Amino acid sequence: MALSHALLASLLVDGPCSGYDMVKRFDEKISCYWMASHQQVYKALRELESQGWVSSETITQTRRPNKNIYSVTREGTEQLAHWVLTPSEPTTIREDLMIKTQVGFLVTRPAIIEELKRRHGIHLTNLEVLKTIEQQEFPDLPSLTIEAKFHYLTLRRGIRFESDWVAWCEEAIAFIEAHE
Amino acid sequence: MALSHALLASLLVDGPCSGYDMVKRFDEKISCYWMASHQQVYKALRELESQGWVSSETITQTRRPNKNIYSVTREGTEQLAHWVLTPSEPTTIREDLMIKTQVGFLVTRPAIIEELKRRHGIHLTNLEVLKTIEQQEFPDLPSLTIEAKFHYLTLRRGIRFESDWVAWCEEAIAFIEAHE
DNA sequence: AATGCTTATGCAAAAAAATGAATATAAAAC
DNA sequence: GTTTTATATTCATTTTTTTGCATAAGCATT
Repeated sequence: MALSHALLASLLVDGPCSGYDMVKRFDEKISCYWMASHQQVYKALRELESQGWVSSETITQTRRPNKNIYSVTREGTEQLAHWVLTPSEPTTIREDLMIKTQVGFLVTRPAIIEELKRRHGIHLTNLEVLKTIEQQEFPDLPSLTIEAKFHYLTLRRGIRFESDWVAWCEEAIAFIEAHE
Repeated sequence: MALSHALLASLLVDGPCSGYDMVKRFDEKISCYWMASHQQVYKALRELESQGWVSSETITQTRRPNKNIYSVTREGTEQLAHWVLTPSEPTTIREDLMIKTQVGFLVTRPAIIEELKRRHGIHLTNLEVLKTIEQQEFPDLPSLTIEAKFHYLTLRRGIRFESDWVAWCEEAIAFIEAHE
């Protein structure tokens, strides 16, 4: 179950937090390579605690609902390190847009081009956000700690991923428009 | 449910086939952007038939078990075309290796580099297969039918995807090796 | 002759993910 | 002054995916 490992990793790298905060970290999805709903996150954190991989402390608040702050335990860190050492296969690809592209000839060309342009816009926006982070948070690479360097690499993956989508969308739109 | 649409698309583009053949198409995963087990495929095909989106013909065989050949119906084609027109969001990213990269500092550098090299090899192999297909099946782009052009675009997506992984792995390995 | 691979399909259970609904308070916006 | 947004968590249901098991016969290998 990689969700629990994603939670452990976040608690370790970004520090202890509540379920609510964790959901926000996931939603911001900046350099986050796992998606999860708040129901999943809360459930997984409770399970991790019952396993002893995280511990929680209840913060009593008067103005806000009480919250549970979760931290990784020593055992949780060990388990995470152990999991890092196990090989992982590439994620199975499940991409709606590719199925739609395969049968794009079923609809009008303007319709498919509109959808490609929409996707182009989404990825372009994502890319700009990531590039801004790269410039602001990683101006001097050699001076980074090893932790920050690994974080940088995941950001680079995101930048490449979004750039690649942007480039493909442009290629696809031009190719379809050039037909006939 | 995009699996059913992936099945419809395959039956339409690559022609009618049995569940067994469909599983093979999925396993070969060349220009296939959806993963599914045989249990899923057989079940989804039965459901599609009860919906009337595909029809099946039982082929009685003496030397082999009987098989059901599925074909897309007119209604199935219409439904598929309709689905193509609905916008789709980018697939949620769930990538083990990125979580592992985030906490790569927990293990030795040789260990993480070994894993990155392993992944590099996987994507390089995939890339070579796809590039071979590109050269063999798409030597003269302008002469392609519109159906083949859309197929080509999905192949291009695959080539970009694998190239991008290869490039990131190389960047990551060099970056980690250069540390300190 | 025994072993494993390919063809061909199915059931059942468990795990994971998505969806819908609910509670409760306070601050901010309209 | 009412609506919306933000904080903070939980339960329940459905869908989707994964994993394990089962059948059955021919073909090729050892």
